[in-house]
Amino acid sequence: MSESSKLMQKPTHHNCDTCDVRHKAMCAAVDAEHTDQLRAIVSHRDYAPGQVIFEEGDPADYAFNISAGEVRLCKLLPDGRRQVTGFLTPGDFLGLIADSAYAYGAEAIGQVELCCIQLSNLERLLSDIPPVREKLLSMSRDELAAAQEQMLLLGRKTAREKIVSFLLYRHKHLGRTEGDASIDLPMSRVDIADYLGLTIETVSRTFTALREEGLIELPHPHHVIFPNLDAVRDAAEAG
Amino acid sequence: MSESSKLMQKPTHHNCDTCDVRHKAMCAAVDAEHTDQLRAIVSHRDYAPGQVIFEEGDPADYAFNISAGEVRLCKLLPDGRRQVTGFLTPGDFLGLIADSAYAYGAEAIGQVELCCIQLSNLERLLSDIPPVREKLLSMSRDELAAAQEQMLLLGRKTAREKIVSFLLYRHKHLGRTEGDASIDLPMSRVDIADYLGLTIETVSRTFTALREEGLIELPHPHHVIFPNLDAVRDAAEAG
DNA sequence: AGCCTCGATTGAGCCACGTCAATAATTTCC
DNA sequence: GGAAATTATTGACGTGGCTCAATCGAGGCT
Repeated sequence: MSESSKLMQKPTHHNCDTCDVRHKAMCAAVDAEHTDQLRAIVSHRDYAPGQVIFEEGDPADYAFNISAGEVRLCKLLPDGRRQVTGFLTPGDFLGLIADSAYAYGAEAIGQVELCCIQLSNLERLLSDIPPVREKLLSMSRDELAAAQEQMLLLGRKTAREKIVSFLLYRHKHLGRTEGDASIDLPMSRVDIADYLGLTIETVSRTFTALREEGLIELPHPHHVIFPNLDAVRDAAEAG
Repeated sequence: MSESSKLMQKPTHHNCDTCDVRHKAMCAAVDAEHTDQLRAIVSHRDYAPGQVIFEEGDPADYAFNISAGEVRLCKLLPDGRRQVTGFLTPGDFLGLIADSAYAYGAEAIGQVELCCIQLSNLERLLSDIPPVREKLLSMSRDELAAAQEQMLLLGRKTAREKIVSFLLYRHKHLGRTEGDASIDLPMSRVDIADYLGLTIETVSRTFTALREEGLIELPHPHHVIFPNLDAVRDAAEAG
């Protein structure tokens, strides 16, 4: 919505050699021999907070890797109801297509840097470098498993369980350092609500309830501290 | 639960040459030249209604193609709550793994015939025959798109919209013949409820409401007729 | 046919979460 | 730093779908 076109910071990931998600991303499967081929076909783009990367149904020409920042994937109903189907973080692959159109919309949450590759070039890369297609297949397997897990959450968990599962997932997969029992939540309450199939009010109330029970601390709406991680884990799947 | 080990009908799909889902399944991408290789590594199994094919977390050694019948995929919470993450029909691929274990459980709904292939053999097939891996990649893309659509349904649709969307999906993808405005629902109300994130009572009440409005006819709990398909489509995404 | 079992339907009441509305906190922008 | 805009929290109340419980109906078995 708000264009917020402030001066962008100097991008630091616009080079395969210095890219610090290289080990996580699809590119990890590109061996030294093919690095030049990769460098030749990727380009880079920056996105401001809230900016639309592509919309559901747009003709798909590019696929992306997240270099920096976080992206939300959205699906909409005609009347405006929204489901956030995932949050992507650096190293994640972006660009699922169905019938040569994007199957969901994608929007930058904060500042985002993407590594872009034309689909025709990606296909060539896939046939040229077997490890790359293996990596991509394994990534889409993981994505599918995560989607199934999210269906379980959406269909069968209570609001409290949804929030706790979400927080634990973030901690497990995005925890900054080992032993740091805290996480950042760069997305808004609306995003969290639309991801968990709740309203912002229920999200907010649940955060407050967890804080009052001592399960979490909320020094800031976008930062959560776990004083006792095991207690949180117990709350995840038990009434 | 009930073993129902009655005499099985003579299987009719235990042969690649006479297999009538050949054109839909992964095998469609196997050219004439490799058909012998395929035949050599597939085996077949029959399952009785309700029989477990594998459970979530089982060590994964085989992948499957559905030759006949319908399969439900299930995920469970520790306290028994269940989410059905999908219904698979003839031609569908079965055997998503995460960390060499099945990511969900699979159970036969009615009589089911599966075409089985060891994962090690499947991998060889994938590297030997490029069209097969392409087909598999495109199938998992479709599966992922369907999962996203299901998240939208689970997170944001009303009970009524869920049922109508479900019925229309079945009609679109499994309609028997062109112009036949009716569908079969081989699964129980419990399965439907666990698929849509509802209870059996709500499923039943919603069917009754749709019948009373004239949107559907229910000559039998497992058969639905649409007197006016367009009216049903209107109901899918509008209050 | 008659009994039994299991699945589906229907009813009555309740509650978790949604809605609507006001306030508080945080960020943005000058 | 301060005003305005945006986002988050809190409160009061309503409701869609869940729970608990009874009834109905379709097969299967003898």
